Amino acid sequence: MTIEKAVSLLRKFYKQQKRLPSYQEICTLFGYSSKNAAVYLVNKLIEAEILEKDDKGKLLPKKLFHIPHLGIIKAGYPSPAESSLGDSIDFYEYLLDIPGDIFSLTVHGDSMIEEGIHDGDIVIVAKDHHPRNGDIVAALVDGEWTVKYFQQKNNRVYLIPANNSYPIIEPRESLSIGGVVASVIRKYH
Amino acid sequence: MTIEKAVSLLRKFYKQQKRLPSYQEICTLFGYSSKNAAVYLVNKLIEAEILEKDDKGKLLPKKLFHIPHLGIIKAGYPSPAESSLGDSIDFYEYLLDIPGDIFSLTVHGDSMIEEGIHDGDIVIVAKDHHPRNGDIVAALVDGEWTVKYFQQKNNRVYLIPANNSYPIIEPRESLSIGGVVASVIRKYH
DNA sequence: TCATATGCTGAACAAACGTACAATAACTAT
DNA sequence: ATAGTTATTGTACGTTTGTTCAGCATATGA
Repeated sequence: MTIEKAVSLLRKFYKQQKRLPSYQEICTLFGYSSKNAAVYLVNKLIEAEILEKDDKGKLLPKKLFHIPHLGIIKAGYPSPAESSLGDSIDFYEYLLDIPGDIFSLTVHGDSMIEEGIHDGDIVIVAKDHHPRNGDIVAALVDGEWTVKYFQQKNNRVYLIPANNSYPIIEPRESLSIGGVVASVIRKYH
Repeated sequence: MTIEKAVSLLRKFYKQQKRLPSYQEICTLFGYSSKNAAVYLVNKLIEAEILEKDDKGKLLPKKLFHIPHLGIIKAGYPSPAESSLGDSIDFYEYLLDIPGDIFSLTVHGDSMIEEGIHDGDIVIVAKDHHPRNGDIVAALVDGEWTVKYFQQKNNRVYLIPANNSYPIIEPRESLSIGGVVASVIRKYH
């Protein structure tokens, strides 16, 4: 049983069950007939930093789902993927480490295209009703939702698109800030 | 103990421990002195679809980390957040449901800006060495990494930027396709 | 060829775990 | 006021869990 195969099986189990298997379940999963074989394997995985044990001795994933981050590349001209090789990122933590309540929206249209928010992108919004100038906000203007830059001047609020062909919005009746856009997620295919 | 507070405490525990607490740990966590109080609470959470039990009776998160998806909004002009309210997304599944090996890169520069890939964005790349025309690829050109559109014509490969001020790259010596960009992730602040 | 490390089997055990049942306190609705 | 539901306590029990020890077969290296 190689580490690679073990990682693959553990990922599969974790994705289905949303938890790590017990030693007994590892036996079933890996075809062992002795629990101690599982203990042996787990120790190797702990050494490899795939798994770890918490203070109570319970098993938990360490880098099981980390994605190797190959570094920074210039999209302008080719450049060496700057160092930091061997690093890895837990995207769940990376993305959702946002304080407070969050919700998401799918964006349609191209009014924020110069900000790199395209049709079909999902934005993650942190509920925060006191945005600062320049923040990208999800706002409820006159009863309808929109995503725009937030700008406050002389006690008046302007919602500014990132696309010249759209007008700046000045809320007439009511304005409710849903929150500040914390992340943008795009998926291809 | 309200459901909201329970969810918040469970999320905190799960983030730290990467697993759900046992009934005993729920007692400590919620200040109960009887395990049965924990059972009671858990049953409510199962009814609310926050948690669920698998076929073996083990507790696992169902919608504990789902982010409410408020629907589709027009970024052009304000429009009603089209239905689908009450829906929710598991972003871990959403993002990383990519077959095969993946790795990530941080992009510098603005050569893909018209594709909405900005300086500082992270791209998730699926290792796939046979991209189709139009795919965004991470490629190793003459020993250095770059992110560009992939275009193959008459047996020649072109790497095309999404920015007019940059030239089309024709690999001279060698070209190695690292993979196809599957997602783009941006984080503000 | 012999010693050692590696990978696994099998069994034993205390602690922790989930489940169940009976009882009580607090809140709601009528 | 009273009946019923909701929220919690306390206890008991069989099962599963992680751990440990002894042993054996197969590779590995000197």
